[in-house]
Amino acid sequence: MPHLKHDRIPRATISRLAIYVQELEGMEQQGVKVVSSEKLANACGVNPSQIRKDLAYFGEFGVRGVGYYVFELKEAIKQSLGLDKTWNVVLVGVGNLGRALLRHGVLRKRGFIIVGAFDCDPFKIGEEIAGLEVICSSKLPAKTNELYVEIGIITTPPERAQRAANYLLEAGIKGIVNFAPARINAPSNVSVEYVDFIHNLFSVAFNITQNQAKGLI
Amino acid sequence: MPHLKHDRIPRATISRLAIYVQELEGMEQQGVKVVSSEKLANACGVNPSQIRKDLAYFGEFGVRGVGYYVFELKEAIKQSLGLDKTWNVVLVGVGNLGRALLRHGVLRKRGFIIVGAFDCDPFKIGEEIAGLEVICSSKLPAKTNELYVEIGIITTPPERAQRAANYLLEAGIKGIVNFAPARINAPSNVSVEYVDFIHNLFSVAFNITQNQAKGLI
DNA sequence: CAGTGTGAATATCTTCACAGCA
DNA sequence: TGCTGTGAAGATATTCACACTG
Repeated sequence: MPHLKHDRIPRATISRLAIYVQELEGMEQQGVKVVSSEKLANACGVNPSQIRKDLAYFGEFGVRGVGYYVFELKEAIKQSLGLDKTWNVVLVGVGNLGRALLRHGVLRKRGFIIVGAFDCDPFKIGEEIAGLEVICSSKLPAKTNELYVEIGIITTPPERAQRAANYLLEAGIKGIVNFAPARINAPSNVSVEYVDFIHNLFSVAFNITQNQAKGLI
Repeated sequence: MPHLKHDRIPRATISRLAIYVQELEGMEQQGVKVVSSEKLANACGVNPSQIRKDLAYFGEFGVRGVGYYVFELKEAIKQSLGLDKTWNVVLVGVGNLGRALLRHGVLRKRGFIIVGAFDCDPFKIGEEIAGLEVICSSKLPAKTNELYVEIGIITTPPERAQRAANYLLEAGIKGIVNFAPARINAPSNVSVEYVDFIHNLFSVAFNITQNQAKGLI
């Protein structure tokens, strides 16, 4: 566990760190060894001081007059984010989106290993997807205790999201990523993140409408 | 086009409006006719004045002493967001995620109709998914001119995201939702939104690590 | 001297508190 | 009376500007 210089880290910083890691990995692949906050900022579409400030929450990683060593910085950020380990994940709701996530190699590549897939539909139970057998949701708490699972992903329809969450909470899960378009209730020591890309389509639609109104197009 | 009382609307407001619409639709289905900012705030997990302030950017929709009429408010927000019409969308990159989006009914239900699917992989070209034939990406600009398309979705691997974006820009698209984990360059009059749920998993991982360090778990 | 690390200044967002209207 | 709409206050987040160091 890295010691934090400040104890409250802005939410926004966390999501930017994820972008920095992404770009740093790209640079690493291209053989870039050192990067300045300005270059990294350009790649990430943010302000250079933003990057320096974000990094300052976790320590001093740079070398004055030089910049940051790409590999070292990437590793340091990953450690700060808790990505220097792999996380076991279970998924509830094997619809189109759930299937895509199960098959999507990216999760595993990023250190999130899906070790269980659950659904309440009898037609789906027993089906095998990406090497995992779909199990009845009601068995989730029992099954999850066998594995060491800390994170749950919800990809059910909205009306079943809370029930899925309850199973996950019963299983003692510590964090939830909810793809269902519905708020869920969870105790405050369980971290809940919402993913809903419809919001992004809404934003784009709004921006287009605005641009048109301004006569930019 | 609704006239805006203030000309600059915070980004954060836009993404909350999407949540309000979601909850209002839920309430409508349950037969709720009127809602106060406090009740809606509880459902959305935000502060009541936040809601009143957000709505004030677009006009006065409430009735003092009563609240908001659910249907009217929902319609007013949708109009403000430019969702009082349907949007034609094309998708580039028919991998796991692209397929899930093509099959996912939610997009259509929300007014975003995918009218074209493109990929550069010869093995995928010609395949039919959800009633759409996969077409070679290089034909995108020509094909798109036939249809009336304003929004493009990118679901390619990161290294092909910029090329996909270039095709979309060439086709005169006005907004892009990019699911590939890579920044893309586009002129400033084209609205670009990034979707990357790995970020949300990172956040959850970080929060769990933090909570454990604090001894909350 | 180039580029970090950081306090101070600015900008943005959220919440409070209450006047004013149905 | 109850709840909206909103200016003012407070909290956060971003950017600037520069001292400082390898």
